[in-house]
Amino acid sequence: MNPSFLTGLNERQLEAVTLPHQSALILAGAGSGKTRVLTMRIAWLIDSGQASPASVLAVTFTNKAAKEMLIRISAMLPINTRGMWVGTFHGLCNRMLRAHHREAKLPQLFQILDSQDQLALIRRLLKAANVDEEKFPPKQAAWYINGHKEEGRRAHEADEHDDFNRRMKEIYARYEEQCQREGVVDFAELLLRCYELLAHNEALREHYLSRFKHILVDEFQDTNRLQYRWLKLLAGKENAIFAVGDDDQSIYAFRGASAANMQDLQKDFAVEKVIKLEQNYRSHGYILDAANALIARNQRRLGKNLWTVDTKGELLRVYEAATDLEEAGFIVEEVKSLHREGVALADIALLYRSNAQSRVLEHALFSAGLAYRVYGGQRFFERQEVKHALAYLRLLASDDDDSALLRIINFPTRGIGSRTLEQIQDMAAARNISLWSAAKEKTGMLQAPAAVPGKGLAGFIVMIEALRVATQGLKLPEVVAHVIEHSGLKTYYQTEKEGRDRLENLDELVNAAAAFVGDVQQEDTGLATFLAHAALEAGDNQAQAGVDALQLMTAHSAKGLEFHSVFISGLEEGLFPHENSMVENDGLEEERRLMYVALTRARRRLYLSYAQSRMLHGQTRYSIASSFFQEIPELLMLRINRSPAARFIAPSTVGARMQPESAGTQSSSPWRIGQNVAHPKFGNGVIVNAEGRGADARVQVNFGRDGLKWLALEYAKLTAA
DNA sequence: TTCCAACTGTTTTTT
DNA sequence: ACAGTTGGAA
Repeated sequence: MNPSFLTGLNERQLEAVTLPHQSALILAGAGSGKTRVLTMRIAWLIDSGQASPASVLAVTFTNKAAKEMLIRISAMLPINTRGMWVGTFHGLCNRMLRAHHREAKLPQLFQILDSQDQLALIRRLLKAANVDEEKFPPKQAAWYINGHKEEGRRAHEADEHDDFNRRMKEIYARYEEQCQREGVVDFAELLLRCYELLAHNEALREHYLSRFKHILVDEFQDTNRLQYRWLKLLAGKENAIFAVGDDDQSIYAFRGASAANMQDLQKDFAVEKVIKLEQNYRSHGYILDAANALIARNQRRLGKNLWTVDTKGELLRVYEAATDLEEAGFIVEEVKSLHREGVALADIALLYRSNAQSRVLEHALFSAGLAYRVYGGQRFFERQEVKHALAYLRLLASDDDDSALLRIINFPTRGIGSRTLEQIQDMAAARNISLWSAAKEKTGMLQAPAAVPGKGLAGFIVMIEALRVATQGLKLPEVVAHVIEHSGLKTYYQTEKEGRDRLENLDELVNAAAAFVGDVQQEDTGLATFLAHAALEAGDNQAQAGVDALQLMTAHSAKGLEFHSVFISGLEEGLFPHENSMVENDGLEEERRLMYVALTRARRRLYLSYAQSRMLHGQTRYSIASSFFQEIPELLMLRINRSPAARFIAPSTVGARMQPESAGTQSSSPWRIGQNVAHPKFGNGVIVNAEGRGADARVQVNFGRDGLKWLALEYAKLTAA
């Protein structure tokens, strides 16, 4: 009696979807229908009467994935998805903490700090405590704090085996204290606080244990240790975890993701059978062959091989360019020809390892008049003008929010200088009160000097209180509009010459509030909920959707997407795989997984390109081809290089221009910058720098995986390669 | 308060 | 190369 929506599943998929009530691990390869299986599992559980919508909890990493899941479920089942808990880890934890804020020892309207806010708060604490920011950089403190929280460790549980750690621990403790005083939580805190809430409150745990019989997790390989512990707590002994993931696509170890959770899940939940989804519905055969061969080099794998019933398709096209400029030129020409053949621009992706690489590509595309869209960069709710407006709203929602107050107390400027600020900060610190209270007290003591009305500390306080009164009883979008208008933000950006875009964004914020209120999924449309929404869902960062434009993004952001044609550019040793990854544990394996993700984005055509020289950080760098080229069978690749003559001339010209001072070295010896060389011990490399002459002449060679080496020409047994 | 010069740190990113 | 930040002078 399989419902009609199950037709069209392959055997493995069907097995996964209709598994009996038990914990399971679905190893779902790229393009194997992972999201389909996950959503159908939910639909099947409900449709077959095994589960009520309220007993389902589904977790994803991004809001986009959560929305997608809800849409697909609604399409299959005529049910109200409101009772279902589908969301991101952070979103679900937020929901739980709001519902039980008292038990979690949080104010009802607790605010959420994004990473910017968190860093600002840490900076503030370091300054107040007179900590040397050189020795204890705020970024490192943030990393330390978040790392500890993700390990489930509070400040009092932190190590103090050396001076550095003792100091960090102290900062962590102060930070915890300050957050609690202000009633704010950072992203990691959402998870940890929720975890502790469930761990320490048995009645509550029992409540949720008896409710969520079915826990489903998307992208399980991306979970961190704390998220796994949270899941474990929610599952208890009776409930089933249905985890879908792909260890080969684990590319977020650097932010705490632990693919080891896949092994732990099998152990902790006695998972008997791991179901592998290996049939790929996306790519042609050669593309999969290349991806399979590459990823097979990794040692730590659960093991998986993608296959397709589709044709072998086209070989991978490999292009070696002399310079990054030339590489970009090649890509532009190929894109044009693909477009002429009828491939939509939006169905073509240009992938690269790091964001800095997009510039030269953008330049070439712009000159060629090709429409393109760059992913990444600043998101809507992270823009300064939007954050300013949100800070006003935050202060209206809660007096205690020092972070919000500091952001806007003198913006737009109203004559509150650093001295005044220091005074109220000292007063607040000494008496452990909020800056708002301190400010009020100070102006009270000074009898509100008859200065320019609306200026100074008193002016600020009067204004905030006026805003509070005026927005009483208004609807959310009206509140937002009123605050933008009467805080002085609007006037400020109207007079700024670069303020037009910012004004538009402020208008957009009012629209966002209206959309939020109009969203049927949203039960509570109060100010605090909107602020949480803004923090948890930073918003899209790209405008003009729907236009047919080429897609530019990093390999990381391409995960989960697919395109007719994909260009992977900058495939140079040191860039991709990135040199920094070599010092990390299993760094190369993670780079290889990233390359695997990039390869498997392509449905039909795949281009791999690299440049012998490239501008990076303001200097020309010379590199050899990525070692990944040696890991893909040569038979799968079609080399489409331009004429050898051009290849010979280009690098030496560039080298001579960039390094005029070493011209002597160059003319008197057979070596030149950009030259490919071979060394008996280090293998192939490229000369990237030179100094000295005669017997003192030394050259710096980039050996790729072995790094940069200075070699004395007199002794080193270098040969031209 | 505002402006400009000097200085810094540049892998990947979601919440 | 370049963007973002900081410090000092006006």
